[in-house]
Formats: sequence, C-alpha cells, structure tokens
Amino acid sequence: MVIVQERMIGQRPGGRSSRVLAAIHTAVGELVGAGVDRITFPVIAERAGVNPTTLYRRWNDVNALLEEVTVGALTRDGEAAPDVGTLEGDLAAWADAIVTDIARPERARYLRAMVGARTELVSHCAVTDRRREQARDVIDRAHDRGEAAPTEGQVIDHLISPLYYRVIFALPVDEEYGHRLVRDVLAMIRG
Amino acid sequence: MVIVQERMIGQRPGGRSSRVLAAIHTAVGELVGAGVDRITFPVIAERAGVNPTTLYRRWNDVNALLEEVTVGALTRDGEAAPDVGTLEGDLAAWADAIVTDIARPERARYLRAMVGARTELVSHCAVTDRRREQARDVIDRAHDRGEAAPTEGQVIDHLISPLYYRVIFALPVDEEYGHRLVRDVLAMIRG
DNA sequence: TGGGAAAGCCAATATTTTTGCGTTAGTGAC
DNA sequence: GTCACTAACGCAAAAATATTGGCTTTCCCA
Repeated sequence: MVIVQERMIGQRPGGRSSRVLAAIHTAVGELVGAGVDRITFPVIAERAGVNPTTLYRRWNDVNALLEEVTVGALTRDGEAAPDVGTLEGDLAAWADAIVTDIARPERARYLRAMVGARTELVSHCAVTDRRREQARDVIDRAHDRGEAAPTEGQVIDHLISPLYYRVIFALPVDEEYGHRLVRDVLAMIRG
Repeated sequence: MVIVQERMIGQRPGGRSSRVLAAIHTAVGELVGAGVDRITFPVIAERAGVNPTTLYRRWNDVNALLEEVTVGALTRDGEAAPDVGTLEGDLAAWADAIVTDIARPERARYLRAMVGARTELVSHCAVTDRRREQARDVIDRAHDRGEAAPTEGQVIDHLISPLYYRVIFALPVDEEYGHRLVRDVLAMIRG
C-alpha cells in the first residue's frame, strides 16, 4: 500500500541554495568587471567555490546566466531619469546617463551575451523595461508642464533602440550622438 | 648562404582552398537553414567533408565563421531598394522588404551570432552597410524629385536601428511596425 | 618544371559539456 | 523537536569540443 503524498513541490529559496546562487552571481560580476575574456562555467564555478555541474544543471549556457545577472543588476539600481525642467533637457541628460552606462565595456559584454541567449520570440525585454519606465516618467513630467511630448514607443524606438543598436554592433557611441537623437525625436513631434 | 626570397605572401584564392571554403560556407548555410541548434565546428566539418582542424585554424570561433557567411550572403544578393515614386512609398516598401528579410528565423540566428562575435569597437558594420547604400538611393531619388528627405544617418538611426534592435532582442516585428517608423521619420523632417 | 609557403590533415592533448548516482540539507507535517 | 521527502549540490566517469605540434598536400610564381 503506497500513499502518494500530495505536497507543494516548489523551489527552495533559502539556505545553501541562495548562498550558492549569490556566490555565482558575485563571481560573474567580478569576472565581467575584470574584463576576463573567456568566461566559462568551470571558471565561474572555481571562483564561486562551487562545482561546475551545478552551473550546467541550472543554466543552459553561459549566456543565460549572464542574462540573469544582468537583469538582476538592472532591476536593482533604480535611479530615476534626471529632472531638469524641460523635455529637451530631460531627454538630453537622460541620454547622457545612458551613454555613459552602456558604453562601459562590461555592460557591452553583458548586452552581447544577452543577445546570444535569446532563441525564441519574447513579448518584452527585461533589460530595457527599466528604460521604458524612465521614458514614461520623462513624458509624464512634460505633459504635466503642458509640453507636447513623444509617445513612450517613440522614445524607445528613436532614442533607446539606436543607442543599444550601436553598442551591440560595437559601433562607437558618444554624448554628441545621443543629443542628435534627442533633436530628431523633438523634431518628430513638431512634424 | 641563405637567400630569403622576397615574394608576395598572399592568400590562395584558387584550387582546393576555395573548394574547401565553399563547402564550409554551404554547410553552414544548410545547418542554419535547417534550424540546427548546436552548430559546432565538428558538425560543420563533417557536413562539409573537411577536417575540423581546418576550421579551428581559420576562424577563432563559430560566431566568426557565421559572421563571414552572413556578410557574404548579404553582399551577394544586391537587390535595390524598391522605387515607387514617392519618398513615403519608397520607405514603406523598403521597410516591408527588410521586415520580411530579417524576420526569417535563420536571419535572426545569423544576426545574433554576429553580435556574439564582436569583441572590440569597429568603425562600421558590414551587415548594415548594404542598408546604408539602399538608404542613399532612396534619399537621392527623393532629392531628384525635389522632395525634402531625411539624412542617411537619420534613416539608419530611426528606421534600420529600431528594426534590427527588435530582431536582435527577439521582439516581434511586422509591417505595421515598419510603417509606424516610416511615419515618424517623415514627421521628423517636417519638424 | 621546381622551390617555397599556404592550407590541409592526422594524432595527441587539454578543456568543456554531459550524465549517472550518492550525499547534503531545506521544507513541511506531525 | 524529529521525521520523511526531495531539491540541490557534489563527485566521477564519459562524451564532445577545442587546441596544438608536426607532417603532407597542392597552390602560386618564377
């Protein structure tokens, strides 16, 4: 006589598992920050003091792990888009912040790894979701001041997309370029 | 007595080398087209009837080979941007062509692999250079007709970039989206 | 033709990935 | 508390992939 006990089969968030996960995330961050070129599971595992098998079991490949770390880091630091007082000023200052952020070599490494991890269509991109919220803020402030403003989609398509596109294809990005994009977006809403 | 003979030390375009190269390119194309998920050097080598070492010697990694194949394919099919008779019509038809092109799963696979291959800054992106030429054509035709037209850079930044951005991040793309981008670009030059 | 080197192949080695299975340690039930 | 259950980790062996040294083929040019 066997009684199959019905129980909540769930994850295990506490204790050792979380410690291991934290160690792995930290290790990845250190390696990427140090500019290590060959980031493999064995390398990460050694630095985290963990068995490589654990990594292979939990993630399909290195890119998937890098994506997870990236998303975690991006959702954690929730700085708001700068508030300068005008739409053009807000957009320009925000573009500057984005440029200095994504022009960092390790951020580029993360982004490219993320792209490699994608295999099938998704409805939204976690990495740029934060950007979407920030765009929302800037636009709302403009509306409150009675200024005409682009839509959220327009900001994503014509400011965020070109910037990320360039970083991903390893093309140079600077503040002047960001400002040009801002001018284009503003011209768009006057058209 | 040794005489170091000064000779053109160059590549070797003919004979076996070119046959091997062609076989490799073909093999990659077939594998990508067939949707094979794990494309490794041994797999490619077997299909091409070549020793894997040849691949390791010639390319640093699979992504580098995929990039080469991609660039070759893109520069080969040199269809011109459609000529409808108006700037808006040209841009819309061109956007449609791009959407149907890059929405294909194997193209997305190529693009993502390319991105993974990039490690250091480059001055231009071979894959989108063809797009730049096409943009140039559309803009020149508009100018010839006396129409106001965006700059080449604007077309790249606000039409090409958002489209590729979406494909790379595995976000859905359709013709309606392309048309929205075209409308934004046109609004921009009126602003 | 024939010298010289580019490009291939083969074989040995290193590294990474995969898999089966024993062990550790969170978690809920009592 | 302690017990049963099992998710998650570790270990070790095997498979696959990547790397490297040295030899052979075959283009290319004189």
